Amino acid sequence: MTVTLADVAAHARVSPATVSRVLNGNYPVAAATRERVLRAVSELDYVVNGPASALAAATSDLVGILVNDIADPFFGIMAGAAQAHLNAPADPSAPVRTNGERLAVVCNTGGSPARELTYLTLLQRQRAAAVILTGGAIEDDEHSAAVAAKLARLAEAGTRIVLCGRPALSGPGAGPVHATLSFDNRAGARRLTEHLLGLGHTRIGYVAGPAERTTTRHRLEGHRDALSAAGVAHDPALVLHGSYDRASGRAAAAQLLSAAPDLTAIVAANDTIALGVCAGARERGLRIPEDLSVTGFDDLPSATDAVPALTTVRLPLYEAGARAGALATGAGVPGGVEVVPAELVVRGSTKAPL
Amino acid sequence: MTVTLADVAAHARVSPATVSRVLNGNYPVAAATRERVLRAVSELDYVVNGPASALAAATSDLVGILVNDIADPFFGIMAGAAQAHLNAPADPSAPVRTNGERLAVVCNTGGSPARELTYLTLLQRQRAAAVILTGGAIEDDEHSAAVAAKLARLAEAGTRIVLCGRPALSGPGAGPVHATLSFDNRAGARRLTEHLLGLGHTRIGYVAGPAERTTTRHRLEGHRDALSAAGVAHDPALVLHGSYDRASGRAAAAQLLSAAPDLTAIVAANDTIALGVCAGARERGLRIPEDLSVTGFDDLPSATDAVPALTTVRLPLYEAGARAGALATGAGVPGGVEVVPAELVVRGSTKAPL
DNA sequence: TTCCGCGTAGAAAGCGCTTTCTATACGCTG
DNA sequence: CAGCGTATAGAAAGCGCTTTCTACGCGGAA
Repeated sequence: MTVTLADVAAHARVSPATVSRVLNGNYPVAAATRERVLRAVSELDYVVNGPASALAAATSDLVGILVNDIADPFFGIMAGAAQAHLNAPADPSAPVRTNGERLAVVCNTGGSPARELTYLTLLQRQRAAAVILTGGAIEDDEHSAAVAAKLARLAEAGTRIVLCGRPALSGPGAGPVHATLSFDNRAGARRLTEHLLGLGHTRIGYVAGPAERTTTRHRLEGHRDALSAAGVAHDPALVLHGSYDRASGRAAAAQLLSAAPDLTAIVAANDTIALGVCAGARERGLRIPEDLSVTGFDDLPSATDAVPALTTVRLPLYEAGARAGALATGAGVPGGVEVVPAELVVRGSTKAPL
Repeated sequence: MTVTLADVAAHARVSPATVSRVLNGNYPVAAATRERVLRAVSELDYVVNGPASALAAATSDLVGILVNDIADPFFGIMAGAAQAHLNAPADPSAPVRTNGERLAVVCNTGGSPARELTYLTLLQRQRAAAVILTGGAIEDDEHSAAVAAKLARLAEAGTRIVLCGRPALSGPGAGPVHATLSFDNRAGARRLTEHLLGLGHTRIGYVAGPAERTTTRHRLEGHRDALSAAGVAHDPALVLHGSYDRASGRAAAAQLLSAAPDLTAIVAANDTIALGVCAGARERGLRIPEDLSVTGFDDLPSATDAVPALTTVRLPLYEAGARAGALATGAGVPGGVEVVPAELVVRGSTKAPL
């Protein structure tokens, strides 16, 4: 039925061991022999049996990328970049690169703690080579402990763990993590609000993400830090929590603007929410930025092209994803934590209040 | 080191065969024995070794979802839906559902033919249970033949093939395909242009996607069909090809509007391009829809929330993805082709020309 | 010439699981 | 009570690959 390594060996008149060695290139094989084997491989159109290989070698070429929402470009960009950089760069000198190729798999948790654990188990079952966890973590002691335990078991079995856009684990949980790319959400958020304060805004609304996410908390803290540093009283009534989507921003804008019509600016927890806020504000007849300044976060492609273009905080998502891919294949020092900078980008959606 | 099935068997004082049977539930096991085994499983925190299981059973629980661009919500929505519907519905009666859970993996081809084939090989290597190919296919005889050959080999090895948003394969290549969900791009595009013609537009620009994609071609054909049915001459100079992104739409709008300032409407090949077209038109001082009508395609979330909301064609992406997930697990009749309807949605971005 | 070392290839023992085939112990029927 | 079907559990043979250990042949050192 399907061609096996033994078939190739028979065809090339060598032993299975030799075929394996040619394919994996980790043992000297005479040039003539290698040539013969490679010819047999292509003549028979042989494809390695992944499970068998994984079983015998006790490792696999699977890399899992966990994302909170696959329909959100924030994750799509990171996942795509990671995936692109996981496949080892093409090496023209090797005619058959069976090794080095990794199967990057994107797993969509939908933000559900249970599914996050389920996927980790599935990856553990597959003896994944690496796991990349992207985006904010859920702040729940029980869940955090469960994840830390899972990661420990994964690491024990040789799976490399990389966090991307998620704060470094501290304490005993940090052990199994190979590398962390943490986004400087706090500093970015602070700069954004400082920009608004500098423009003269003092009545500033805030549309936050889901309450239990680290990303949400850090961005909000940065905002508050800026306010208190400037001596502006923080009004909890001006902060609304919702999900990281457009509809949430639109609804929050409506609510915020009717409760506090004197707002001159609204800070959104990310670009998608910000675009929703813009839509909501326009429905109330407000012009942006003349009547209301709006800011986003992340600098997704849609932020650049919106009208007016969003003042936001640029997070180098592609670069971070690419780096995460590299780290997952072994780059970097074990236990390293790299802070990804968050850069203020001022565009048309902010202006001094009238 | 790691707990194996034999360890569980020893702990439960039964044979490995019995443990396997309890876990897979495909053979009668006495209630008391099952109980003992399950306790041992949880006490030892046992996790099946996927590769070993896949090797012995000659099947795996991996399902590959190939997408052209993971950062595009068009694909993200379908992939997320498919993934959500691939995991068998939770069955409370079974305490340990080791089976039924599938590892849905999203593979990002980036639109590259080579990567499409690479991923198919990787999935073949893993002996994937199913492969879902989403989005338009690339129209190139050589590549089509290569893909068809790969699919044939995959099907031979028991992998189920599902096409989602891609035209049904015809001729000998259709054999291995289990099911096809084809989007009615042509009819949708025709209705859209008919809507514009009905409003009185006759000078209509068209911003198409990449030339070599089936989706691009079908949508453009629908547009032309509507024009010729209405007796409106088709001007090839009004059609521009680009990629399926915002920047492309913006650039195309600029080019189209300076070359043909008398245009009263621009049809974009999808919503993302349409938003770019809107941005480009505004930069030239045009109001939408008063000075220029713009239409999209797909009805992504951003189309609803844009200002003005886009007139577009709704494609039930979530439902299609969900259905593809179900088909990948065996639903539907082999060889079936289901046409996914494309429904015209009229919103604020279109209006009769002044 | 003899012996050792090196380069290369084969033999064979698993990796951890599934599954067929076989064995045992019942509880029936006649 | 003999004989048999049924329900349940174990033994053991692989699944296709990797890898250690072993073997062979040849060139150079002694």
